[in-house]
Amino acid sequence: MSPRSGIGLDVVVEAAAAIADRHGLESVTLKAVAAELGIKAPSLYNYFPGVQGLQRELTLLGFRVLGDTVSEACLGLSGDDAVRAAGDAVRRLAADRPGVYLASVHSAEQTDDELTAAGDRVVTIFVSVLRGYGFEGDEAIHAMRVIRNSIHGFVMTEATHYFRYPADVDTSFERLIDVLIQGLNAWPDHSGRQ
Amino acid sequence: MSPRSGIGLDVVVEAAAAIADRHGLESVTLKAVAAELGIKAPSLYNYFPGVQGLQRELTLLGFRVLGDTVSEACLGLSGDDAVRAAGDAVRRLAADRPGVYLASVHSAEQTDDELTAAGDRVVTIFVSVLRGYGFEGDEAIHAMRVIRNSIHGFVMTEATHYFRYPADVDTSFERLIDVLIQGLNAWPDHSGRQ
DNA sequence: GGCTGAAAACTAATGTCAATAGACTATAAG
DNA sequence: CTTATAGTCTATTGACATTAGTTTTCAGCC
Repeated sequence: MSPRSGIGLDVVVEAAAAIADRHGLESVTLKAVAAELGIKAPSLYNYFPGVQGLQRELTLLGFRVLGDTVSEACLGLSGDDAVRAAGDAVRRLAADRPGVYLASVHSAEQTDDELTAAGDRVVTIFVSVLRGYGFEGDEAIHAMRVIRNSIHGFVMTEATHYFRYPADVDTSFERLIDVLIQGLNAWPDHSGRQ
Repeated sequence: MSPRSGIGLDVVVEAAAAIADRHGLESVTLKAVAAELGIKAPSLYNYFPGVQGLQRELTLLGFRVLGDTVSEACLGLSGDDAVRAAGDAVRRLAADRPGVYLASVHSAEQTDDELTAAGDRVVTIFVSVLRGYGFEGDEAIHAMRVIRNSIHGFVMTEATHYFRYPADVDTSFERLIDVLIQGLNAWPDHSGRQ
């Protein structure tokens, strides 16, 4: 197909993701990524248009991995079990691959079809996790936003700050999931429950 | 007091915060801040030791403003009313001053006494908001973490991503607060309730 | 009122990174 | 074997952070 068949976009992005996981997103420079691959920085412009393009690829990877992680963790589960599994999966992902997880947030302004589709897939997966609760119409979106962003906020803080208080973080997370499950089972707007 | 009485650290930090609010945290460069003040970049080293020092000052401002905002919003309130007021206050702050709000998160590695104290103050304020629920010991910390980070995750997403779905974001936030209040009133670990 | 010293500004120079332009090279396809 | 091209390189420019060294301004004191 290609003369001098190159490294491959996925290899480049994986190298960037590895740097992000090890040293933080701010350490993902073109120079560092190129060095990781044994080439020089300008060569990377063959794979994406500059550092913004790389960030976009990382965001796509983040969405992909997040979606895969949650959907696999929830296979064969429904209702409270599914929510619990999803929460644990997200938290574990953020611990194992903090760079990849944070990359799915970091970007913001840029919007193209592929990025939108990847984001929508994650939304769809989270909505599906909540299928067992029988939400209808917009309530499904509201519930998804509540669950996803609550978990996200906790996990984000854990990934960046690290909680500094003596109280056990695992227990705090359990409490969060318990509160969310309680909320789903007694959803504030009762029109959404069958 | 000072010969050639300068601009003042607070003025410099406010200028940086204004840029962060208008154009995003990534636009806060020494060059941009200096230009905003009508001086040249190296002059800023008289106020803090480089760009990391400026980020630290912004984080401190973020903690201060967040603490003030929440504590003022909750004056004279307790229980569910206080939680609702705190949530609205955080969300409004993130909408009005996104740069300042995000600055309170952005930093991570650096830890000094002043930074720790400012962070602890915010924690204390959030714990105090929940005083009415009668949590004891670590449960107060768990509850604080659940409430604060749930709200933070939602507000963060709103400040960066902007929710892209038709469902009304105000309603989603109401649902979040409703779920949290429900959870506080039926706290999962019953040992914490009187 | 004129020194003096320090704070606060400046200019100049260096280093890192992103980005562009243009040359070189290896290889797949004919 | 030829050729087109993807993939790499070197060289250069520009933005930013940083350091060094210089100049300016002003409060306090003689």
